[in-house]
Amino acid sequence: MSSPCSRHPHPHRLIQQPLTELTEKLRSKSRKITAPRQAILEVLRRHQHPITNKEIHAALGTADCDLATVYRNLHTLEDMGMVRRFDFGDGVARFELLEEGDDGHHHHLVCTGCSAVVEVEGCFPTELEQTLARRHGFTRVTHKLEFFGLCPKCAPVGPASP
Amino acid sequence: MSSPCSRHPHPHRLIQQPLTELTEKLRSKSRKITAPRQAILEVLRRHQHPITNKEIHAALGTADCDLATVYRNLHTLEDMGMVRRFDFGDGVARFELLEEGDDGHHHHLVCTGCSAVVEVEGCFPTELEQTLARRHGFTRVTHKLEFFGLCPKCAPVGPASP
DNA sequence: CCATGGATGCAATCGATTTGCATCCATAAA
DNA sequence: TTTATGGATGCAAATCGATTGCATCCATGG
Repeated sequence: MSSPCSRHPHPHRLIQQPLTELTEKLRSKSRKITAPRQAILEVLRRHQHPITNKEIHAALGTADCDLATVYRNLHTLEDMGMVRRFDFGDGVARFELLEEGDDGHHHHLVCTGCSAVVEVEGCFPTELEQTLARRHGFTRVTHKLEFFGLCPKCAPVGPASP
Repeated sequence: MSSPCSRHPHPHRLIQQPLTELTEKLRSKSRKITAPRQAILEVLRRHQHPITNKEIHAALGTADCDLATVYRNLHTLEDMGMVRRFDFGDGVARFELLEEGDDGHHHHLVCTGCSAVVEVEGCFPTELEQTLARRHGFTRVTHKLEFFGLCPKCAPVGPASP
């Protein structure tokens, strides 16, 4: 759950956006500013890595609401472009709050041992994507990319590893 | 389900491996050569793109067996390194039979409209992967990468699209 | 203050996948 | 060929993440 690395600068991911700005965005699209919704946004603001619906629900504390409400709100926020959904391949959706104007496109390096997550700066060649699109006549091509490995803490003991 | 493109050569994916060779591999690891297992391998041999458990089950025809058996066998085959699991992000696992010695690492371009699949030749820079590993102290780093877009058939009508 | 449509709680449902268990059978050994 | 035996299968129940129907609630505009 926590970053295994504190020696290197990582990309943004600390949401500076004040809650009021977020709720304002909701208001502008005629979405109601409800207690559960604010609480969920607060939880998202506090987390710099993708978190699951269940984790969000657990982190609500006092402002507890139904788990279904969490699911519904994350769909709403996703539709509004306020959060981005990530898939770490374990069958559970994870979300990150987005900064204003950020489409959230980036990737992660996930530890298969302890689930530690590192945000990966930059993306890989968009050219390849466009080449692909052209070659196969596809349009609106995007991609999903996540890295997996063993973090220092979970590294196998003994001799050097591959 | 079918490739939208027949103008360009696509990477392998036509399993030449005879069934006997496959069953031999099973035998060598003291796995039993059962009817369901052979039938499942036959289905996999016939498909050049990743297919789901359900699709495999449906394609069994005469050699029908329980869906749970299909699930169990795909786990077994995956553990033995005979098939590779792919995740297109729709919550359904897909599998491809692997050639002898092939680790199956490659990617796909999937149509979000009709689910047509194109196998993507080559992989993207392994350097980036190693840089990442080094930078964050991770070991055994791999990645999952899939492309998504709209195939020619599903392309939106009208003016040029982005 | 009122009306109203979006939001929520709760329970039921869904789809993919897994699992417990009794039975079956492929395979190696006698 | 017969036997014993551990893996494999069928069937049903159970998990798990996620969705949804519905009655009620309440944030918001008028």
